[in-house]
Amino acid sequence: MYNHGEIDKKWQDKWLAEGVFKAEDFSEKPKKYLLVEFPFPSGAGLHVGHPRSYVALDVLARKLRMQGNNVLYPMGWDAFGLPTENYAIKTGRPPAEVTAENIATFKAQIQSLGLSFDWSREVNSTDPGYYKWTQWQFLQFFKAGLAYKAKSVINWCPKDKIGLANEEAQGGICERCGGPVEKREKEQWMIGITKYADRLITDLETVNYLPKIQKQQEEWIGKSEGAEIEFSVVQNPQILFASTNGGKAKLFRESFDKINSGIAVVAPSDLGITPIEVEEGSDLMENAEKKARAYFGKTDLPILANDAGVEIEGENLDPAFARRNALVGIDEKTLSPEEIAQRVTEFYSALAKKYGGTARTAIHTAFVLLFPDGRIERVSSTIKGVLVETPEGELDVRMPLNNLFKVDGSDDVVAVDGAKVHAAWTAMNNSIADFCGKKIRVFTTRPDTLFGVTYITLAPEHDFVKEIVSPSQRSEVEKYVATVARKTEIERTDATREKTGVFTGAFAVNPVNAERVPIWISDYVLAGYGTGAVMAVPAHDERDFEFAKKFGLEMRLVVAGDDVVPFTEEGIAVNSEFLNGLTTAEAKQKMISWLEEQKAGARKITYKLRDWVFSRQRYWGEPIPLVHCDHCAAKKQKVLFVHAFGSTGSKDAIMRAQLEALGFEVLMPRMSTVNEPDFEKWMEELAPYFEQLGEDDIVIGHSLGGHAAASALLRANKKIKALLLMAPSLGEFASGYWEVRKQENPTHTAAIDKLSAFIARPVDLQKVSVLADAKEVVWSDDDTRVPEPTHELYPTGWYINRVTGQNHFYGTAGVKIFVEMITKYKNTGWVSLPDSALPLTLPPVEKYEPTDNGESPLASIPEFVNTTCPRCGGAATRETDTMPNWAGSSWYFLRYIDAHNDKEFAAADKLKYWMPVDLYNGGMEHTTLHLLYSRFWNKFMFDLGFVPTVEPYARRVSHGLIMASDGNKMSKSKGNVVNPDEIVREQGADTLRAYELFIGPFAEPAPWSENGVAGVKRFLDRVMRLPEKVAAAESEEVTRGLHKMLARVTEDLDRMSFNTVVAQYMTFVNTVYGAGAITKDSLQIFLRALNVVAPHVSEELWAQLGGPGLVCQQSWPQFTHSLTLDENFELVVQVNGKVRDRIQTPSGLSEDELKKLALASLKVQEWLQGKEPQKIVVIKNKLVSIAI
RNA sequence: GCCGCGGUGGUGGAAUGGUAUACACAAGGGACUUAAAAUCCCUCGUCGAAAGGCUUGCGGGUUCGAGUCCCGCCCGCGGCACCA
Repeated sequence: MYNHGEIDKKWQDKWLAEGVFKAEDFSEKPKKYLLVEFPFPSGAGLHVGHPRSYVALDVLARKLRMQGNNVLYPMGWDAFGLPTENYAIKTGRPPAEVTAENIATFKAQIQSLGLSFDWSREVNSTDPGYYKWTQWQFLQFFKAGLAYKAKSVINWCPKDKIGLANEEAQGGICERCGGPVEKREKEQWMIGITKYADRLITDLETVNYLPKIQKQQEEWIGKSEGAEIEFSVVQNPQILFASTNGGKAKLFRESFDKINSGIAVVAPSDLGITPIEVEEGSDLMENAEKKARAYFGKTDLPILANDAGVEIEGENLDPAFARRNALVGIDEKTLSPEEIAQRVTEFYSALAKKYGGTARTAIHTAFVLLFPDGRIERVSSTIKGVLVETPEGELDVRMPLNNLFKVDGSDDVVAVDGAKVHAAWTAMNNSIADFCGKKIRVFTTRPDTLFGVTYITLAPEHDFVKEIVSPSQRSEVEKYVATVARKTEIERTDATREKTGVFTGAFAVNPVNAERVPIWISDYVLAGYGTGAVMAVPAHDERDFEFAKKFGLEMRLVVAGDDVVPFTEEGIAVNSEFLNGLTTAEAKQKMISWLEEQKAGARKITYKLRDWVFSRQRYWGEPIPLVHCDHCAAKKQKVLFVHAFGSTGSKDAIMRAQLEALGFEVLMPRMSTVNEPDFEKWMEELAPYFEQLGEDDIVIGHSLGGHAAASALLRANKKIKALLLMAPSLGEFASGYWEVRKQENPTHTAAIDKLSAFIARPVDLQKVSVLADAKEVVWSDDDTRVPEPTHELYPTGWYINRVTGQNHFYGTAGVKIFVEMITKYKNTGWVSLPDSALPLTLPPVEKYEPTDNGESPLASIPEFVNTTCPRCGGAATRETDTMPNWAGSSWYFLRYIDAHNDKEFAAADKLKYWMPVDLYNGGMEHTTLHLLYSRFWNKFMFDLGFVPTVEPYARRVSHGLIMASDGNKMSKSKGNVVNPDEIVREQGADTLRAYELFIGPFAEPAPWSENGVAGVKRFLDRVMRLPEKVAAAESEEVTRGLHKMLARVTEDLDRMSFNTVVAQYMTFVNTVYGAGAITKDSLQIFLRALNVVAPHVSEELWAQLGGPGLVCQQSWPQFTHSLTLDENFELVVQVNGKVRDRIQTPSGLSEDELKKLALASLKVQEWLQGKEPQKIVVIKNKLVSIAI
């Protein structure tokens, strides 16, 4: 038994003193960056599970060094977190103090293992010098608009009055008191990781991750392709047609050639109603005029209106109105009022004809045309209505509505008296405008089953629930919503539970067949996924099936398959009109195209990944370096709108009204050079407006105005909050219209350079939003074409948003999107601390417990909370939430590269030298969160130009857990934890190292075994006695054994098969003992190979044998291929696949010679019994296989 | 339920489609010793006295040859889970 205690210490001190494991920045040698997850230094100290990964990568690090690489293998501490905080709550000791102690313990323990870490780069996430940069990086997210505050659910223990982390609320039970945990909404900081969802998936192709890790990442992000489909909402007609006389009437329902969202065909005559006569001055006409007048003076163009909506310059402010016009074939721009009236009449007449009806004179529609000079034309004079005879009765066909009317479960509506119907009719007409904007969007991965939809379900949390619920259903719906809110997480996500839900009283119109289907709410719909609404196809979805069964809802088979119901697989479409006969894949495509043509839906990709909840109401974390300033929040921001040549007329008025309502001050200068563009003059006229702008203000430029705005901004050299370019025609036009015109600089590249120059740093614009026309080519600043941009963040910080179906002179949809985008830049009152104020350090507190209302303990320190606004100098309050543990660990690998830099988180040239991490090993438990967060973090820093690689880790592998000898997980509570200290003390560091490698395949879990440790120890003792066997000569067996061992060890290390590496060493040592002698040279070669696993033992023997320097600084031993083979080998001869003979044969014989040898074998002759072999297969140096 | 991984001696495990059970543990026997520890040697999948047969969860298939590849099951582990 060797004296391991003395030897271990001696060599560890020596390595440290000589700095042999220091990584050298910018060395000429090839760099290799190996990384293990930095541990949380718990009070319990190191546990045998920790070193498994450290030792394994240490072996690789040592080998790579011996192979001439410049290796960075660092270690640090992920020291923020709950266990320390809970300990502090219990004992009242400051977490910083406890952390320092724990780190000291951990470090001593880790250092006792002889790991070749470069301790000069040690980092500690709780060190203000470290978290200064965590905070600084958080501010980059904030400044890019990627960090935002939003309501989010937290686990709340009502008894302890404290918010719990997910791991403290497992199974819906509070870890502290054992009571049930509730969900509670709280404003939390969120980080927009979902914006990177797609890149986080696609970039996986560029890295080498263990397949299961890659798979888990992909599934966590959860991309699904399908369609988003719009269903118009209609209320139950019962509300409109309240019964008074009890009589019944039929409603005729038909989907006229599948017109988009349907036509309402009601039968007032059947209801006992006289068709409504609309005279000038009547309600309908009054409404139309009122609507038109609302826009008077705000546009230079004629305004067309009816009581349902307004249209200016061919842009429909009301999609229903537009649809009607499309239906009737009206183009207001080209038709005169008389012609319009004519068209409408013709349309109704055609309808009448189609359904065998007769036209009847009645005024059904009112239009007005209001001209800029105040002249008004009323277009409603006489339009013929239609009376239709049908098998179901006589019908009066009215103007197409957005609605279909049908009473639950039947085609009946209830008759009412004339006056009430009139009122209802008016109300209904009025409501069209209200309803037309109300569309329920659903996400589906099976658009091919759209014909099978029999109801719609919303998540109870859906925004629309309150708006669409019918009065009669209100109380029931509210009751249900409340019940759901009270449910715990487990209750809600238990899929085996019986489905629950209630009907809202509202209906939705299926765009594909104009059918009205009921809208329900149910908690089986997840609010956070897709749109929070589902189109239910009970015949082809398990969940919808259960729900429909329970509530007696219709099921409709639209995919032919097995006889099982529900049939959820793919098949052939049936009962689906234009999809019939298509396979599921084909039907999906066809349906999506159809939806896109009809503008009723679109191809859509949805992700499971949610934004990252970044707030913790805790003490022991990085303080979030933001203050809230009421004064800054209240400050009016200016929005400067720079027009193109022509004014955008009516849109201005709408945009202005909406922005002003949101509290912005709007500037819309009219240029004198509108019709004869003169760039310099334009700049001159714009200058005073830009002069007024401050850093909170926003500039919008439309078309050429975008380029003018950008140029004016550059000239004014102003810092503003955001520049939004609306349809700037980036592709053809980016160098500015002016340059193109002068033919000076027509190429895209130069154009883009120009554009990016102003977008980028001089005006400090993180945010340039581009709203592009549908067919416009959009280029990003690296001169690559941006594929199908839509709400994406691109490298310079541009948000590009493509508006489909809009022309260059943006329509109302464009206004809507722009108002949304501008709203994003509205001051929230959250102001970031200047870099000079970082780090914002944790103040000392007395109590570490969260406050009664769930705020962090920081909230109870007035000196911390109350501060001044760094922006306006007024009174402000600090954010008291702290960051999650994942923050510091999202970038620690960057800090190792330049651990002591106090100017930046790491110097660019050093990052460029060391990144990416060549090999990153960690536990499977970190595959989803940590790995995803840090990849995202790195990507964002890459986008800002701070790190050199898109992906932080070139390769990721993981190790299995070390289990206790009883087969359970090691845990304090089970009392089965093995402490590495004890092993190191009693059997030496090398024993622990070698055993952890030998225990089993690195990636698999393995049970700890005391006996196994003893076996490894025995092996090392045998190694220590090898010098006794040193002789002048050795047998050939030993020499060949040495080379075989080297070949296999080298190969096994490359594939991280550490357990077999140790076995190879053992085999070799057994060979030496068997032979009884080894030369000094061979032993020294062996020690060089062994060093990576057993560094202490090998250094000691190396010194004993008088080798030069340190073994760990020798080169990795080479082997001679010819010596890895034995001189003779046992030729295996198989007959019909069974081994029949083994013949000692010299290595290297030819195939023919082997064949002859095999056939000559007596045993083989016996088995052949004179038969002629059918086939003979020869494998050199292995076997001969004979088939008869 | 879905996805991934695995199932080989008493145990941990080894095996680019080519001699299944390397290496180690445990067990048994022996040597050394007054004895113990340590060390060293031998045996060690299974049936069989042997020759030889059988054996990698089960059943098929491909192949001269299958632990390994393919199909269908069974079992275990890990992850996700009402994601439409």
